[in-house]
Amino acid sequence: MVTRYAVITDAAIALVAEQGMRGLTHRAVDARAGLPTGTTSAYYRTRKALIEALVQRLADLDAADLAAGSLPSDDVPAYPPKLTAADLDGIAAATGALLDRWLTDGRDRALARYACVLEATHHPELRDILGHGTASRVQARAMLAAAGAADPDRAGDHFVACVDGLLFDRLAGAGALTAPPPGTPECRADLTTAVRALLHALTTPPLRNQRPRERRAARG
Amino acid sequence: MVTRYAVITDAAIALVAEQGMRGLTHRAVDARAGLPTGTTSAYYRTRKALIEALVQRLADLDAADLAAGSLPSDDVPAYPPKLTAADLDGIAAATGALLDRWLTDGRDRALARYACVLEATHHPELRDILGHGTASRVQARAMLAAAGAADPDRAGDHFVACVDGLLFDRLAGAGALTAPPPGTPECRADLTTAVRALLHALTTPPLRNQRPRERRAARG
DNA sequence: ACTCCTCTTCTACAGCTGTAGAACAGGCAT
DNA sequence: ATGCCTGTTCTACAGCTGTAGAAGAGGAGT
Repeated sequence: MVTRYAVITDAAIALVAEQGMRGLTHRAVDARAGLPTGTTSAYYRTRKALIEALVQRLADLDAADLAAGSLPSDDVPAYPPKLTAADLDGIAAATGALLDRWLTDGRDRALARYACVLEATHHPELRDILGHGTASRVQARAMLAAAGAADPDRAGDHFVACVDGLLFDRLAGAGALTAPPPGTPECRADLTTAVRALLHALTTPPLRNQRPRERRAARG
Repeated sequence: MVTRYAVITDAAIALVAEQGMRGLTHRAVDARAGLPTGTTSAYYRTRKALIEALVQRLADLDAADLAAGSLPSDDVPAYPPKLTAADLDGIAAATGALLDRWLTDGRDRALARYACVLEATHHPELRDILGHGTASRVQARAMLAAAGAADPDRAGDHFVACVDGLLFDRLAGAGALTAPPPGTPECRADLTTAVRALLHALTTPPLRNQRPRERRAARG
């Protein structure tokens, strides 16, 4: 049995994805979920409570996916101590496929998430609930450390920011028009290309402009 | 003299940055701009018209900045036919500094823009007005072509998506907490590092996994 | 049976929002 | 001055939103 909380918050996510935060009202959620008017208002008296529940639901869904390995923030496996270039290519392909799923099956959740992140700008308490990609961030840092990045923490943050940017661009930006349509092999290939470039860049510092000493260190 | 249209739309941008799209109401704009109640409603009868004016104003401001070279989408100069690695580093530094300005002086505009891009998901007509980063996209493609990228069009799109992602992460995401604070040299340096990695990645295809023939071609 | 408790549904209401139109003011041309 | 026109300010009002509380329904325990 699906709890009523889940029904309500899932409807809220769909609503936000379709109409933005402005469409999120108690009555609209009732209608969208097919529940009698007043239900959402009874469960979440204030609008703030409703939004927090929505954000919590997003976090819970991510956690569930992470556990199930189906549509997590990053379902790359635990890393061997040293990642080879071939490993990185594999990770890039997995990430590309993952992004493509966020663009198709996970589209509503992805859109709702971006709306909530933006909302968190003026409502800091949301940020705590969102935990904002903590899991994927930690994982990215670990991966880049295993791949021998010079500054894995910073590089990990750059990586997730750029990957988020790729996703956002396809979801809402101009990429939605110019890039190959989501759900196609071309889309996955294009995303994989981008992620692979990112990974190689973040693990291999540009040699040409390093002074000899640094260059030797980077190679070692 | 500043036209009333500008006063209204600028107030609207500030409002959206502070409170999100939900805060954008005719009366709130009046109050924010210090105009008598009803003014905004007289200038833009419907809310849709108001939003479109807001988006148009964003586009106009960008165009003005582009012309003045002060805070444009990308104020990198016209490129010489062949870009060297040192040129790329210069572009990275300029882009890092530019992003830092978007985080400080241009913060409201950047936040309002992201809100509008998200809004454009359900209101396609906004996308046309936004032109959504067309200028910077074109410029990125030209730059990557000059730098000898294999597929400059796709690489250009990846580049702007990632740079937008870096910006969004600092503005609204977790980067706002973990990264060095905007306006500092550290922030600029960190962003420059990320952009430099991006540029080198997108212009230099990863050699290790290419077959010898491609490798030779890429080098030439 | 009755009571109590939780969950659910319905209704009320004050305040806000979108939109329209009336009233007003100043300047220009006749 | 008179009339007209553009730009401004004020007011009206229907509909929606957030929030609260009353009314109802069913089940568990006595």
